[in-house]
Amino acid sequence: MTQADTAAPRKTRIQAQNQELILDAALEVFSVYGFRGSTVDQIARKCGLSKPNLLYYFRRKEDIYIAVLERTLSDWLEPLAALDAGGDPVAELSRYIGVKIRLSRERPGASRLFANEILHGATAIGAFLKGPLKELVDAKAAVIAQWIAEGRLAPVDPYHLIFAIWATTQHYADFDVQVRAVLGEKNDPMKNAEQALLRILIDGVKCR
Amino acid sequence: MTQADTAAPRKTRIQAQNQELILDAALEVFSVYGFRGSTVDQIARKCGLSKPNLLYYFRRKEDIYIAVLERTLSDWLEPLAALDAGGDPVAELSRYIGVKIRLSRERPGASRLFANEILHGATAIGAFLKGPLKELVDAKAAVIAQWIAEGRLAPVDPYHLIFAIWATTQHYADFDVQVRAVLGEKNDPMKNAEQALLRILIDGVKCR
DNA sequence: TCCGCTCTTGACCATCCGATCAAGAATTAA
DNA sequence: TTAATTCTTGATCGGATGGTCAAGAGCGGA
Repeated sequence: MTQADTAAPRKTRIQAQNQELILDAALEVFSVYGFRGSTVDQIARKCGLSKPNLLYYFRRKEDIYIAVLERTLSDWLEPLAALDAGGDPVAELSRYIGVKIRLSRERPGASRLFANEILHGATAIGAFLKGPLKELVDAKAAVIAQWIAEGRLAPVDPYHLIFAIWATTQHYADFDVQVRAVLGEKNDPMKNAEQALLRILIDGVKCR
Repeated sequence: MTQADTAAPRKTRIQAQNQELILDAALEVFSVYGFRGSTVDQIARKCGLSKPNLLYYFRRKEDIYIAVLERTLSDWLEPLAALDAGGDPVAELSRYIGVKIRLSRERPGASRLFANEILHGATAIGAFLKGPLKELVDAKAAVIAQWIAEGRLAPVDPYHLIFAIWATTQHYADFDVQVRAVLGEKNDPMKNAEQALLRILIDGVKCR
C-alpha cells in the first residue's frame, strides 16, 4: 500500500476525500457557467469548504478545471474504444449511438463541460485532441473503412460519420434548453431520441 | 425618410455607423470568449473606439450582447423557413442541409455565439426559443410529417430529424477545433463535410 | 457665424475575484 | 502524551473590469 518510494507524494485519506468533493462540485459549476463564468467561491460553497481550503488542494482555479477535465476524458473515449471490428457493423454502430445518447442523459454536465472547452478553443485539452483522441478516431475510422470495403456498410466517410454520431447524441445534453423549448414541456425529450436517431443515422430519411 | 413622428428616436449617420462597428466587433469577441469571458475593452479595441464610447451607445455590456444575438436571430431562422412543402422532400432537406453547413463555414462566429448562449441556459434568448423558434419548428415538423404520411419520406420523427440536421451541420462551426485536431492539418475539413453528411442523413449507413 | 446637440474620452469609482498568508485547529505517528 | 505534520480559515491584497462623470471636441441647422 505504501508508495513512499515513488515520486508522487502519498495521499492522505482526507486529501483523497476532499479532492473528490471538490471535483464533483467543480464539474457541476464549470459545466453550467464555463471556466470564466465560474468562481472558486461557487465551487467552495457547493462542496461546503472554504475558498482558501480549495486553493490548498489546487493551487490555482485553472488546476481544478484541468483536473475535472482529465478525470472525465477517459470515460469519454471508452465507448468509442469499445467499437468492435469483429462485430456486426450496424449492430456495433447502433450500440455506440445508444451508449452515447445515454451518456448525454445521465451525465449532461460532462458533455457540456467538454462542449464549452472545445467551443472556446480547447486550450486545456488541445494536446489530448491531437494525441489520444486523434489516434483512437484514426483506428476506429479504419475499422469502419474496412467494413465498407467488405460491403457490409454503405460507403460513407468514416470520420464524418463519427462526427455525426458525436454531434447528434451530444446535442441532447449540450443544447438541452433548446430541445426542451422546442418540444414544449410535455414529456421527456430523450424518450424517443434514441430510437429516432437510430432510424435516421442507420436507415436515412429516403424511402426504401 | 424622416421618422420624427415615430416613438423611436431618429438615428444619426454616426450612430448607425458606430453601432454597426460595435456589433461586428462584439460578435467576433463574444463568439470566441463567451459573454463572461469577454470584456468591453476587448470589443472597444477591436473596433477602435474607447470603452466609454461603447457604453455611450449601449448602456450595459449585456445590451451589446443582446443586440448582437437579436441581429443574427432572423438569419438563423431563414433557412428553415425556406423549407418548401411543395418541393421534393429529399431535395428540400438536402438543400436545407447544404445551406446550414455553408453557414457554418461562412459564419462560424454566429453559430458559436448561439451555441454558447444555449449551452449556458439561454437566459437572453429563452423567449425566442419558446416563441418564434418553436412555432417555426412546429410548422416545418408538420410539413415533414405530411411528406411521411404521403409516403414520400421514411418514417422518422420530424423534430428529431431537425435536431439532427442542426447538430451535424453546426458541429463543424462549434467544434471546429476538435474536427481539425482529429482530421489533422491536411486539407480543409469542410471540403467533404457536405457530401458526407448528405449521404449519411439521406441514405443512412446501412447497405441497400 | 453662432448655438445647441451629439459625440468622445481621460480619470475615476466600486465591486468582484483569484490568490496569499499567518495563525490556529485537527490529525497522525512515535 | 507529545511533537510533527496536515488541514482549515479569517483577513487581506492586488489586479481586472463594468460602469460613471464631467469636460471638451465635433457637427449640423438657422
